[in-house]
Amino acid sequence: MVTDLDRVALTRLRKDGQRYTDNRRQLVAVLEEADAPLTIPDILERRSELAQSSVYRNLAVLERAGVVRRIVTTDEWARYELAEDLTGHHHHLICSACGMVRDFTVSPRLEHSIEEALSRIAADSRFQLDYHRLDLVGTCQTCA
Amino acid sequence: MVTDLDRVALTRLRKDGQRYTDNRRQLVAVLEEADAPLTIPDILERRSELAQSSVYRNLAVLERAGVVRRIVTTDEWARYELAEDLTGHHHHLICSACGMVRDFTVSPRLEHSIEEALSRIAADSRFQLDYHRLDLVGTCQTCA
DNA sequence: CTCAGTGCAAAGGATTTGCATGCCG
DNA sequence: CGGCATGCAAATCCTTTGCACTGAG
Repeated sequence: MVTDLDRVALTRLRKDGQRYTDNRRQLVAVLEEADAPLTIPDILERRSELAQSSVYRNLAVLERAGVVRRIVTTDEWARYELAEDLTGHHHHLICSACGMVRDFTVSPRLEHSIEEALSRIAADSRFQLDYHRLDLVGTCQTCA
Repeated sequence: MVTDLDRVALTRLRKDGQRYTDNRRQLVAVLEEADAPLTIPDILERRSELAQSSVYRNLAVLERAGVVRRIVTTDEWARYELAEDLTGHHHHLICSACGMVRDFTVSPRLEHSIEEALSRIAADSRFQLDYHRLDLVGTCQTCA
């Protein structure tokens, strides 16, 4: 598993003319361990040996290489997760009170309908579709 | 039209113990004129008589009163639009290159399926659902 | 008079960048 | 050796806040 992920990460970074350094490996590892997108403070907490500036810089590199994805929710922190093709397509449950994010999926049937509709809309608007995001925003049980 | 909107805004602000001042009226007006969510720089450009700090403060007041909605896309600026119950439920086409946002809607049929699925998911997760967002992220014609 | 609203300027806080050093290739 | 990666600290930039002033009720 980890080995596979590492190999993919290495390949994608190489193709982008980038190295797969220890710091970057740590970032991939910490994101894999997590079961939800992480903020930079989250990451620094879990890997205190990493320097903040390197985390920012390396996440940007990993994002450009298509290894991680940066997501914005409703609060002031960006969050990072592994790219969808490494983890599977999913959506986010976002608590607007505490910022908590949890993953969820919808039925393949509904997902297919959505994809189809969005493809049509993108085409009509001459828009090059990268991905869609379907998020559910509300209040989690703890904050309610 | 404008009168109706003003009346609704006034009512909602009153209920929140707030006044509907000239500055706030300007904000509602500028958001109504626009056909897409605006950033604060956008607003200041269109209404140069407004002070930046007042814009931030009043948008926060209008948001709390349920007159406007703050949205985050993928870039560093928050954007504001009129609350959905004033304009109708819609979604956003987001250009990740230039930040451009355009509104779109999907068929009521699909919208209904989505709502239903999300309600079930929220209930299962004991999550209090406020709203969902279905955005399409990609590259616009100009940036492609 | 009182107190919310306003505008200016300064402060906050997440993110970015400059620069000297370390290290992979 | 050469150049990218790193880490510290300083700078950036959107956003928030302090404060004195104004105006509505």
